[in-house]
Amino acid sequence: MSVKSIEKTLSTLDFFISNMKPGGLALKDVCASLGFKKSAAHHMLATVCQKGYLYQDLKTKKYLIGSKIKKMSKLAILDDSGFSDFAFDQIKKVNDETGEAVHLAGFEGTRLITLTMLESKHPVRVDHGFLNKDHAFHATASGKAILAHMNLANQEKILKKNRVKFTEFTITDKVTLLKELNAIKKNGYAIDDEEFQEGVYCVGCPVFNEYHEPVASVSCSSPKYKIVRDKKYLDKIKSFTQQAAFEISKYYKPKKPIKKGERKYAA
Amino acid sequence: MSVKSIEKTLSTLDFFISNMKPGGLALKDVCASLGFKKSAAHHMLATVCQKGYLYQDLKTKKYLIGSKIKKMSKLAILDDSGFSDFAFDQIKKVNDETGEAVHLAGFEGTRLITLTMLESKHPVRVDHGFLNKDHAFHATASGKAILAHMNLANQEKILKKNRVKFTEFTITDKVTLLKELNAIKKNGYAIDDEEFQEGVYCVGCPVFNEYHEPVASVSCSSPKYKIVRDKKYLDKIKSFTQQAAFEISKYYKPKKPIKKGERKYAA
DNA sequence: ACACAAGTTTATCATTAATAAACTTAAATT
DNA sequence: AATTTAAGTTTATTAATGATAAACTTGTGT
Repeated sequence: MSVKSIEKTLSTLDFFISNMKPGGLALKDVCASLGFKKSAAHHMLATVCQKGYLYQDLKTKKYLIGSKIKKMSKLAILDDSGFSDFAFDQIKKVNDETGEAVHLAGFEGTRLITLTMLESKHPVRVDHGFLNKDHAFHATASGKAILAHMNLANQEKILKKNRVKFTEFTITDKVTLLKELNAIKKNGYAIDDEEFQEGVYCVGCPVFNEYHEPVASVSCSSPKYKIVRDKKYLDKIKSFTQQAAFEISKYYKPKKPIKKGERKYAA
Repeated sequence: MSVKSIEKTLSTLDFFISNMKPGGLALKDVCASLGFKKSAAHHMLATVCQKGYLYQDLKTKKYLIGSKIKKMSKLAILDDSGFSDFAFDQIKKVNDETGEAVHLAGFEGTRLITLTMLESKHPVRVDHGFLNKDHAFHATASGKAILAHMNLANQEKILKKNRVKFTEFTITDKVTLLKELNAIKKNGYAIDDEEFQEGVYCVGCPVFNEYHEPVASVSCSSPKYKIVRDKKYLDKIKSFTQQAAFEISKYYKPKKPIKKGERKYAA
């Protein structure tokens, strides 16, 4: 069960974050965009302002991003972006070599999230800005690559959540999915054959941490017709993606500190 | 009127931002600290997770800061920290010369906020980490310094909000406050004589933008006994604070772009 | 000076969020 | 391994709360 007033509030914050305009946003803009009644929206915004997440300009009455949100942005806790930074060069390489869109995905709980992405360089391209993969663990190469290598308990938890049908090819049947995941684990890579977006074909490879747990994945998306036309193209994408995921996994290689008495140089 | 479920939710986010621990926070921690019933808190957190502001670790069940909040930190919209950066050197100077705690305050709507602060260097010091001045426009030197120079409409809007009594010296009567503000406007500086915290005496001076509107203030806090003991000490604090506020105001001096046909150098 | 638009406040009502209690799950103790 | 305890989750119920509409205020543009 979810709490509707909270949903609305957080959707509103989302809206402010991605639609902010120089002078701020007016009550009517919020209502118009999110379909709220103005009195309700007013009550809500008043509360959000009271907590300092937004504030209202005294003169224009428009709403602006408040100090609470600004402060959040300065907190170091939030950042484990070291990983994304480390991974960037590898992602870049796949993008350079294939010219196709490349994604680095991670996850938080049952949610698949995009950490970094590079867009396609081809004129005919898979174009999907910042893909929101929130509920697409089961329907993407990146999601399946991670999922396949998870322990069964976690797999279960994720698959229990709604398996939305995005296209006619999306696998929603649990048994079929589990078989697919087994195959992926064996192969070392996952395929998304128009399961998330029509006409889009992806290859995804898992990134492991030091304990060999899957923590992320690299995926490369291409228009499907290219894959069909030229069998070797898939092999190329596959090998670059695989290589990148392998390299990125090294981020978690234990960086041995030199212990007392330990030999600093090879004997 | 405020919406209670929203208040609770945002208080919870506040709590996560300032009390985050390495492995995340457990449901019971949140309930214990904020006084929530566990079923209610669970529903709330589920919703917040669903929106990606937090997430729950699959194994430990603990809640962690989610990607939505992390993404905020990467958005340029949030930052007009240029001002604080510019002001820092001046604040520093006051801190160096007096050794006392110095604050740079701004405001958002009817809310007074701390932008930057430097702590006292003295052994006996006014120590108040990151002061939350949210409702203290009327009771602080920084607040009154700004308030005094605002137009009457805005003054009115701020004074309409609750004028909390922090100490026995807090001025809560509106008429008295307005007189005080007039005096401040004349003098060019504001005094807080134990009106916010007992034993603490502050001097605050307004920072103006290019249109001579008050946008911030510099304040310097000292234990009151020092002020009482040595009259000259107050003068010293006053002059450094005033000077800093004056210098910081230069941030808003119009940086004239050189227009076509305009003389580049003085004739 | 007027009309219109945007924002605010209020009182009422239906919905919703809080509750308590039952139920899972997992870890700690014997 | 069995039992106990603690933490988290789910459910059905009810009282409280958030949504509503309508009246009101404020301010802007004509």
